[in-house]
Amino acid sequence: MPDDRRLASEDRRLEVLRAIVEDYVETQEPVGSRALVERHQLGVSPATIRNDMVALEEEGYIAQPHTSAGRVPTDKGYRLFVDRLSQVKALSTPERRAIETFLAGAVDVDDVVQRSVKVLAQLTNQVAIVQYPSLTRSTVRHVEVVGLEGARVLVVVITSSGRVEQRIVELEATPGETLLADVRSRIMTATIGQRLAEASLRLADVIGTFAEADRPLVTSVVTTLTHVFSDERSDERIAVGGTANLARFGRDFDSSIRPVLEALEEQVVLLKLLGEATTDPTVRIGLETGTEGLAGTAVVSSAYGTPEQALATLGTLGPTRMDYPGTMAAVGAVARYVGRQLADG
Amino acid sequence: MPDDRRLASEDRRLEVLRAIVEDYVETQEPVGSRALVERHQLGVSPATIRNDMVALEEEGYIAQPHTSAGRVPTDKGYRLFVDRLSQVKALSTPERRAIETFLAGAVDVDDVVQRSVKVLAQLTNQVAIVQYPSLTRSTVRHVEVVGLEGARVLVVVITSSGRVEQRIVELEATPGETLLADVRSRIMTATIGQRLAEASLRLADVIGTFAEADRPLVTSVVTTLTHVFSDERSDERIAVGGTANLARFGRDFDSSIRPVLEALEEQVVLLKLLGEATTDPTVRIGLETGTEGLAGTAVVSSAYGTPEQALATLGTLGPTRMDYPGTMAAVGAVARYVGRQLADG
DNA sequence: GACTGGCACCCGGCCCCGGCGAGTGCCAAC
DNA sequence: GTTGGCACTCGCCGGGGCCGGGTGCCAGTC
Repeated sequence: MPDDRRLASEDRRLEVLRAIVEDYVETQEPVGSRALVERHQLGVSPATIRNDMVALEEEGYIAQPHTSAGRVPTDKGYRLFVDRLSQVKALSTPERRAIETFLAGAVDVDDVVQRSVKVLAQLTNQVAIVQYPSLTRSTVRHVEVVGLEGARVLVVVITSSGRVEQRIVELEATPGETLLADVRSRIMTATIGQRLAEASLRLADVIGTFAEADRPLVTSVVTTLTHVFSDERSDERIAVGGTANLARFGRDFDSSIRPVLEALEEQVVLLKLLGEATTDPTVRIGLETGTEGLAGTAVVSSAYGTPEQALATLGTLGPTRMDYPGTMAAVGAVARYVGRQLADG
Repeated sequence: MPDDRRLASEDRRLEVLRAIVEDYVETQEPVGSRALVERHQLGVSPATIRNDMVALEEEGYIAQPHTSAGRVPTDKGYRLFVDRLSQVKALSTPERRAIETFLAGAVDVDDVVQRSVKVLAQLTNQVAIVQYPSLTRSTVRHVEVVGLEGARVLVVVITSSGRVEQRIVELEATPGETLLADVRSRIMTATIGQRLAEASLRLADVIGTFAEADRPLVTSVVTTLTHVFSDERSDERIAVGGTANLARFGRDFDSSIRPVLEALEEQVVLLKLLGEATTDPTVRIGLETGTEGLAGTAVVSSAYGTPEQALATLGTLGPTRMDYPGTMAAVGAVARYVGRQLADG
């Protein structure tokens, strides 16, 4: 039964890869064949492992830093490990409890974000990145249009994520109370419950429902609202924490840590790192982050939000040599709790 | 005339100290007597310098990293340098221009802060720290009290620094329009133009001027306002940038950079670092920062705001071995421009 | 054909050593 | 008070040798 044999040895090879990844993550040193058989119950001799290793090396899953040194996983190796070899580790109950109670104390959206950055960083011992709940992905909960003294009008928007945005609009002439009330109610009916992008579109139609004379006022207000709805700046707000954990990186500062610190100051880069929203934790390894200078680092990210609608993304950044199962568990858990927290608040 | 002689040699000693600081800042290497006479017109021989050096060393201004190495300034040496030996360097016009135009593009308070962190970091090649304009130190520009649908009231405060804060108050019963208008106008007259702390006090008196029946409503609104006025959280908001410049620090990461990164994540520590407000740039060297783990670093900070009232503080953090005159000039200039910018906006 | 033990070999890390050079401290002289 | 001279100290650098972990290959066994 050669096929069976083939399969069995194929299996062992993967087992070897897993062992290499695990040991390397733990010891941070190239792992040799002897150490491997000693630490894991592989049931074969070092020589056999060596044969497996050359195979793994030919396939590009592992590499030697220099001749006659142990093996180190390549990015491709980590990839395979993450995809097929690791099973998600459940968080310990104390850890869950910690997240829960720590987040529960938050007083508003900003606080939730702040706190989640902190837990994430602490839990994973890595750099934590949390995007503020996106305006554009949430829905309109409340709109307020209020006359101030003079020809000024205050416009307030409250979104489903709990964010409050307000603008003051300067008008040509002082509007009447009834007109304002009318504007407000029509805007409300048109937009409440809508996603912000959708709401922007609906707003355009509202203008037409008013008498010609009132158009200038209405247009001003609507334009302002549209700006708020499509304001991308708040989409870009991101909190970063745990940078001190970068100490765990390589030894040589300039080549490995500096570019990371630089990336962490660029909103654009951060957004790219967090990447597209998926509800389950996603892992991006090395070049997969799409960012030069981030070789040697990996990003674990996950969307968070209500069951129906993702609000934004959060995640961690660390060396490729990280505890993937643990990190993925932590990121997933925090994302879940944050989503719940925002849904309640 | 022995006194004259004494003075002259005293002067040269200080000159030597200055030379040492300047050379060390530039080369980052212990400076020896020969190099000193070659690079500066001291008009004496290396041997003489050596004698001065032992004197300076005895007084604690310089030290040798090891026997038979050049000298390095001590914190005390830097202190003397900053206090008596350096003259403030004027910024170059391109630099001024850069600050000006870059800050001019800001659209709101947050943006001003964000941008000033960036310029400061770029200008000084250090870590920049900017505190958001303090709520409590600014004055009330506008207060708005608006009934929403149901028994809810929206309270908005606009401060002299351009910050806008709003709260929603849930009441027992729906208040009448006229009452609300009354509340608003009395609050306005009591608080407009007042410093927030002062405004809080005045608010308390407002309650008494209303009829017994209206007190619950008024009290709710006033309490909320008081919270806004004395909200310390926004006082603690701080922006940090240029952390990548930490690369210029020492070589060994864990002992020198890690504690700094840690400090930069602690609001409390940051606030302590920025320290008490003074209009001219202040320098804190090594232990003077009052923060353990920040040996080897110095902080240059300055208050910013309107001529009458400081709003908050900003500054930079870098190695003690920094270009003090240049940094002080940059910090001072940015502080001035930011103050002006906020006064206008 | 897969696995194993044995063996030669490779190579980085460590230690020791000697030489070099920068820099000091001291002294005698001006 | 200043200077030139001189002996001395010490860190740094490069070379050489040893050590040990780790590999690759091969011949033998199941």
